[in-house]
Amino acid sequence: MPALKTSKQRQAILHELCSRCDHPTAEQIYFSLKDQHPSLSLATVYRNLKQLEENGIVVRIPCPEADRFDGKPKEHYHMTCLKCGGIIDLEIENAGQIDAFPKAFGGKITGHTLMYFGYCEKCLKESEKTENR
Amino acid sequence: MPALKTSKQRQAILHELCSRCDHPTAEQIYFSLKDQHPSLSLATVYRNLKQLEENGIVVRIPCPEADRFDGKPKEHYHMTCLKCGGIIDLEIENAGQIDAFPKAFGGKITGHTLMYFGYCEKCLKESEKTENR
DNA sequence: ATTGATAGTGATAATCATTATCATTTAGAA
DNA sequence: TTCTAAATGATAATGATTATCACTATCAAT
Repeated sequence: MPALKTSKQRQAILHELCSRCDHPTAEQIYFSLKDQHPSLSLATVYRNLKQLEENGIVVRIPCPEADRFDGKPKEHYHMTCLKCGGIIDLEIENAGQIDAFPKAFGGKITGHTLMYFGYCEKCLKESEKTENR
Repeated sequence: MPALKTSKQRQAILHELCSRCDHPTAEQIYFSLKDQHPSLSLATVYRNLKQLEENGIVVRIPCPEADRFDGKPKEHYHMTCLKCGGIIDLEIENAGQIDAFPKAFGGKITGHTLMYFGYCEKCLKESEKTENR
């Protein structure tokens, strides 16, 4: 990973993501910033979200329609609707248990997955090698 | 959801998925079946995986590169590498705890998400309405 | 403050997983 | 058997994400 330099755009993107409670897509962030940063490019939003993710600063929530992002990596109780693709925050019974079940939820749960993000051993070693050049 | 009819193709797809331990993509399943089912179409694989998912028979693992599928919905300890996109099965310390941490893992974990799949209240009611027609 | 190396940006073209379409075939209840 | 809805194969379309490239900004070293 190359060293990060600060940029107005990255600061704005991170600030926008952290100041809102939904789980916006790259495009939603882009349009939210368009007024204050008219020259901002959508590609820049995608690039920066990817970098921030790789540095563990934000969490990507892979979704069928378009990936969503979470600027508060501590909250991890989401459910995604297989039909409309919406992301919903859930309150959990027996919080802390893998098989905890969402309470007061009118929908229907058909499955769940605990997914870790990071770097596998091989890729980690490769990037370390690259750093030390 | 319309009533399911049996088909050679769907049976083959489900059998292939359930008989292997990796987490293949739609395309990987397609190529694995191509020999025995030369006329199989990639679109059919996508269609059937989507149906099987909607019926809770298989689990989709949304991934940046291409979604992967799991035919054994009971195993849910995965990690995805942010670089190579690979899915790895993990052994978990304190299994059952949300904050369980993978052991004997040489890579680096930067985040995790517990994701539920299913139908939100709105979509569930809509599909019930449709069923009763 | 100037310079040089490298990271970042904006614009846009390219990629590629997934879905839609449609004519034809098949499953299964009547 | 016959009818209706579902399934298929082929292929075009979609759309999120990435690559490219010329130019600009950052920042450590001088």
